[in-house]
Amino acid sequence: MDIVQVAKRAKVSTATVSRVLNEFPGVREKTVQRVQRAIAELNYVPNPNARGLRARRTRLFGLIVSDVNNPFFPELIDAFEAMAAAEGIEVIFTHTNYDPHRLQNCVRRMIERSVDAIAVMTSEAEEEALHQAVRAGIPVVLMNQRKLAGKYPNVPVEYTAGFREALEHLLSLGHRDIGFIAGPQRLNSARGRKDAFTAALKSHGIHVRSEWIAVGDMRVEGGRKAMDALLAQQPRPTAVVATNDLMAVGALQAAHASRIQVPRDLSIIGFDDLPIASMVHPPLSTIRHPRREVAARAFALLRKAVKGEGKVDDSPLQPHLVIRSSTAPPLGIKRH
Amino acid sequence: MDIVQVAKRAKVSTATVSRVLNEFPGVREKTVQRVQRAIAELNYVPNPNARGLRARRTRLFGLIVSDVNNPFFPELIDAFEAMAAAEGIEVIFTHTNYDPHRLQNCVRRMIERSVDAIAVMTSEAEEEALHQAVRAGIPVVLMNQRKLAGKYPNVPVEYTAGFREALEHLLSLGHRDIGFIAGPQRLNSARGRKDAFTAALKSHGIHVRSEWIAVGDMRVEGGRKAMDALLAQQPRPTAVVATNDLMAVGALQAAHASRIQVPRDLSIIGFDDLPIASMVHPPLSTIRHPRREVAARAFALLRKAVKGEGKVDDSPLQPHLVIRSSTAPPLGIKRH
DNA sequence: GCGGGAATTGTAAAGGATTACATTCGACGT
DNA sequence: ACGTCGAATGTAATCCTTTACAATTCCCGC
Repeated sequence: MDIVQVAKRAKVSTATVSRVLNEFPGVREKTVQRVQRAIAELNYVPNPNARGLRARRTRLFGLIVSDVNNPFFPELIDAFEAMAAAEGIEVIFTHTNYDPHRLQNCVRRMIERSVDAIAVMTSEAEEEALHQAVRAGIPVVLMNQRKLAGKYPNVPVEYTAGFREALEHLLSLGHRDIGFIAGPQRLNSARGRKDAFTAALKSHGIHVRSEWIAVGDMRVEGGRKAMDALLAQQPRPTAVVATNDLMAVGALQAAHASRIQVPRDLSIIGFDDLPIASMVHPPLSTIRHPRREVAARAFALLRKAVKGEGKVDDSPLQPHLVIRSSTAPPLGIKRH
Repeated sequence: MDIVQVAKRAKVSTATVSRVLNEFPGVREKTVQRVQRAIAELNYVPNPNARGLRARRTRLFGLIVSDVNNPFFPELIDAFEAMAAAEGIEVIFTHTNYDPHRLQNCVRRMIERSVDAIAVMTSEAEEEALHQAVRAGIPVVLMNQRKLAGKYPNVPVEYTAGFREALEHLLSLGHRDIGFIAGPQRLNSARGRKDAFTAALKSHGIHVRSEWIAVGDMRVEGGRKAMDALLAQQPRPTAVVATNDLMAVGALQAAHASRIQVPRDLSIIGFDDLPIASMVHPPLSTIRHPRREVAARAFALLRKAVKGEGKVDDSPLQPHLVIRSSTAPPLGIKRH
């Protein structure tokens, strides 16, 4: 069932059929109708390989993340893929497993498949690997990547807003002694979040006590240890904010283990709003990372880069606080 | 950088280069060497579109699951994708979101992209949708699907083995009163698991008490409610096995809420070994679904179907119990 | 050294779309 | 009625491999 059949049936040339398929301007409305009817009647579907071969446009997008197993990503992938599907674009996606060397590899694979564009969300985007794609004429957009933001289109997420909301929530509950579980400062995102948190503290005139900042490995285990460290402090904070939900969950466990009741004795706030956040006990108040929006924005940027059309809103995305049950007034303060 | 360049450089015809690329037999070893050197020197990569166009072989596999957001799948996807990458095969994957209608759509998209083969793991595989692919000459394999197992190659998972291990573990701890949280019986997998569980009970000569079988919706919330129902029973079981981890987590929460300590007052065992199983408190003993192996097996089946080569082990895969901390002897029985 | 069959290698068509360029159509002004 | 010009459509080259078939080379026994 090739384009020739359609052309015959519609009594036009293949060129015209192609023009209709690609929505080129300058085809008479009547002709468009005729061709579209023929397409429908024959149940014709263009061959993507032939298209890709000739037109260098494959309607294939690449998506690179650091880790499928990280519960942060499925929703991002889902959203990205849904947008793509709606436009007849297929997505091939790969993950680096946090290994910069593999990023190189991922990008190469995508170039070899001649994708039309690549979206990248990894903790450390390597300039050199990405440059490969640019050399091959493939647009790249970054998500949530501050370091290379100048060199590539980027979807920015403004952590500060989220932390400010979290802080204001805690303050309104009556907390003044607020700890933080940071991540390894070599990680871009961990550093960004810590900076945002301390900025939020300062903007409320709260002194940042370095002994109330513990460092974890971004995973549950690390959160547990970090929380143990915080609990050992004298005095200890009445509320703790964690860099991500995984560590917040660890913190929750550490509290449990020390027979400290959350939220009665201690409030905990996470960051990301992973599915797990609502599954633990008590359900975790957390700052929702707007990952669906990030994906949508990234997709829009790519589409723009490929088709060269349209404007894309480039205001930073704002995370927002989701209040569940891991926060309450500190002991000795009544709920209003 | 096309095949002609390579042919020139190696002083052979394009046909020979192609033969080398596709590892056809009947090319002199010396020639192979020469061509491969040329390929390497020119950094030549065959154009997948041209290949797909002429050879009808795209080195693209499709993977259809029911839900990316279900924490069960990332590991499966990861494993499948890793195997594919190792052979230069790319994977496009889609999800049905539990909607049979969308399965049709997924399959069509894959046919349109002319994938070489499709692997399917959804809760309800629709015969008609799959048949489309077969008509298009695309091999399909199923994972963990009993219903259509006769009509398509399938990777079987023998639930019974896992439940037997779980049961023996509980028995050895001293439990005799064992409840079960089932899933909706219209779901294939839920039914299979319940059957496997009751079979295991019977094989140990334990009477199946229907009032100790509660039904949940396969999610946390449903597990919580089901557990509440079980806790309302008089007498109540000392141990509960759940159809999946998500409901086991819900059960854990219900126990918490009723101030029942796990595992002291109640033992809980899940099924799947999701990442969350080790994150909750206490870490959940669970039956590990061998999903990496399932993916590997499915991939092997597909490769075989495409290349027509090799034998694939078709013995059923066995889930195994992973003992963590949600199981202990019932009250009144000493640990040995 | 040569005939002949097997083993290698080469030639050119085919695969299905896009697109540069050529052609035809249609409307309009005069 | 005709020339003109823009709009609409058509023709055929092109994208890059694979592969059927043809041509050549190799090797061996005689």
